[in-house]
Amino acid sequence: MTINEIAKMAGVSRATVSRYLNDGYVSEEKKLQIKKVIEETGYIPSMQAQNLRSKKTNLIGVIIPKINSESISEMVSGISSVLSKEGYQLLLADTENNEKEEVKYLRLFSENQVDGIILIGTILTANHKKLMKELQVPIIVLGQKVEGYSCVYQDDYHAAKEITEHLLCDASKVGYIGVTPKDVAVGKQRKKGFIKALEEKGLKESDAALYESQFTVDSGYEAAKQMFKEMENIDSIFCATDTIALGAMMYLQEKKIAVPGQVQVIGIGDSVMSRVNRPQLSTVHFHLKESGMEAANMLISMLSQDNPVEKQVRMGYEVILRDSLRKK
Amino acid sequence: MTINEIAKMAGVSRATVSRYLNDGYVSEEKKLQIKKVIEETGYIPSMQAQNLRSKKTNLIGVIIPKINSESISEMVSGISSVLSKEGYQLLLADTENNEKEEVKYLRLFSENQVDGIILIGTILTANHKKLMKELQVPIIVLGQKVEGYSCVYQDDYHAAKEITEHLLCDASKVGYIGVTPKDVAVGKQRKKGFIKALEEKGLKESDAALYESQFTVDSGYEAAKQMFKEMENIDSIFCATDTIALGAMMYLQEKKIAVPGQVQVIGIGDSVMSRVNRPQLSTVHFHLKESGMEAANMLISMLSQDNPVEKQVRMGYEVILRDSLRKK
DNA sequence: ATGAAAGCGCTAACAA
DNA sequence: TTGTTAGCGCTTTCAT
Repeated sequence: MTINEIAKMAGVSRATVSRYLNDGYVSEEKKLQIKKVIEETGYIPSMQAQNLRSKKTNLIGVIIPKINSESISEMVSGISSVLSKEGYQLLLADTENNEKEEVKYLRLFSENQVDGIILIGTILTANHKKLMKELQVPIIVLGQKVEGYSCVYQDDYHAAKEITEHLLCDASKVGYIGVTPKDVAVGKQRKKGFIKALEEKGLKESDAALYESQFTVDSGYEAAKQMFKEMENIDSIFCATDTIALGAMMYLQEKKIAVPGQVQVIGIGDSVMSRVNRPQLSTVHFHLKESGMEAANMLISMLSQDNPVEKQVRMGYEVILRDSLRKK
Repeated sequence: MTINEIAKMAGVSRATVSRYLNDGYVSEEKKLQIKKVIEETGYIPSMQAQNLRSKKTNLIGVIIPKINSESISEMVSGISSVLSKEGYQLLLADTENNEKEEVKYLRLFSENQVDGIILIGTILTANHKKLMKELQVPIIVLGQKVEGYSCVYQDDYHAAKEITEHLLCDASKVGYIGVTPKDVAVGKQRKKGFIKALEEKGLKESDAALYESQFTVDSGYEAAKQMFKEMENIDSIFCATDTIALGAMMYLQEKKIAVPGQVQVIGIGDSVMSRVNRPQLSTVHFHLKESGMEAANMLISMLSQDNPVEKQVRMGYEVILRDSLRKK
């Protein structure tokens, strides 16, 4: 079935059928004829031909570091819901934490096929930023604040600061398990918030025992082990993510160190696990699905503008105090 | 940049450039010229034009019920890794557990654009199957065994049976929390395996307290609550998924019912949570990422065959005995 | 309001 | 081995 056959069957030119499909600038009479034929034949226009002709694909490229992560899949879920409602489709690229793949897909997507890109960023190198400047396609960064680009991000700094304040209500020696500062949002900003809370209590960065971990339970476990091997009197631990916190708590449990009695722990992310675990983990809830929706909506609105203005959206958060804290 | 400009710059016809890009049936000399021009200009062929001309898109449609689920994102991760290695791209459709959306995407994908489809199924209605028969596009079902279609699925029956046998080593009154039998894999097969194990111990289905739940922690919690309200002496609970099991354990914890001392619990899925939780949950590990990879590989190999034979792949599993069981 | 015609960028059959 | 030619199915002027 092609537009030509439909045109012939309906007794009109293919231009008229095309108009019927698009602007709709067609007389009622012919509209009816065309409608009938299309319904009878079950005709569906070829996207390939439409794409070639109109230079639009209705495809949005979404680049993510890892799909099997609770927070990322939450964001993707939000993106997906908006996209499908607006008639766009989602082209997914999972880079498996490989920065080079990110650049590759950025290029691949933009050179061709997609109308816009959402990049869920972790580590954005100079390389990334340079490339992003060159792209002709609208792009939105999700999860990181990047100057010069439209983005939707979490208030990592204040979230970390605020939950740390609760931790410091009853702390004498504090441990910190974070991630690489190359990840500006999770590594740098959350640490900054943590330190700031420390300082407002009259403490210094050097008063805390600082450790770095990966984004896994096991790595959190190892970091805690290391911490307790090297330090004494730790009675409070800040973890940059729930996953790390759960790993740390596994270690504490194993060593029969009571939580929160002897050591209190906090995380960030409000994962399902943080609520299921006993004691329940105090954490910060981010609106990840909503962030994804926001990013998708922003992108779609950019698509219909000639000179879209750069926008930076910082999402709110909620501190969630649960049993892993001595004073709630 | 179009193939015409490249041809002109390299002093050859555009057909030669096309050959260079595809079969490579070009003299060394011209190859060099073309290569040079392409590198200088950074030319990338238009996928849209290629798609229209060749009726191939290198796109694989993946239809899933829900992206923010540990098991599903694990499978998608496997699919994605194979696809990107083989030069295909992944068009993702999240139906948000809406069966109508599933049919819509099945149609949308196949009518146009994609070279093949992977459907991660939960509930496959007659409607689905009828439509799938009509599609001209190769399709693989992942996670469910469906007669008449190529599929990759888990051995839900034996997995459930085997772990139940461990549960029955020291059980007097058994509870069962499953999901809707419309989900053949998780609802029906796992229940069948559970019942079979019961029968081999000389028990009947009616000897167990049967409950149904959704796929959430909260729903598992509620089912357990209901169970303990209505029944007495329950000392062992089979849960069709880890998530449900964790929910049930939350209830037990709340009621200060010792696990596994008073009540032992098992799940299926080997989620991260099952290992982090205390006591650690006994469960079954499925090779989900590998299943996704298998499905993607199957599909890709089908794409290059004229008359692909139907294949059904049943994946292996491992029973994982942990602390939630009295006898390991 | 409608149709004719041009052409998006590419591939493939055919001829040379 | 290479070039010529004819479209793939659609949208979009430009006339009418």
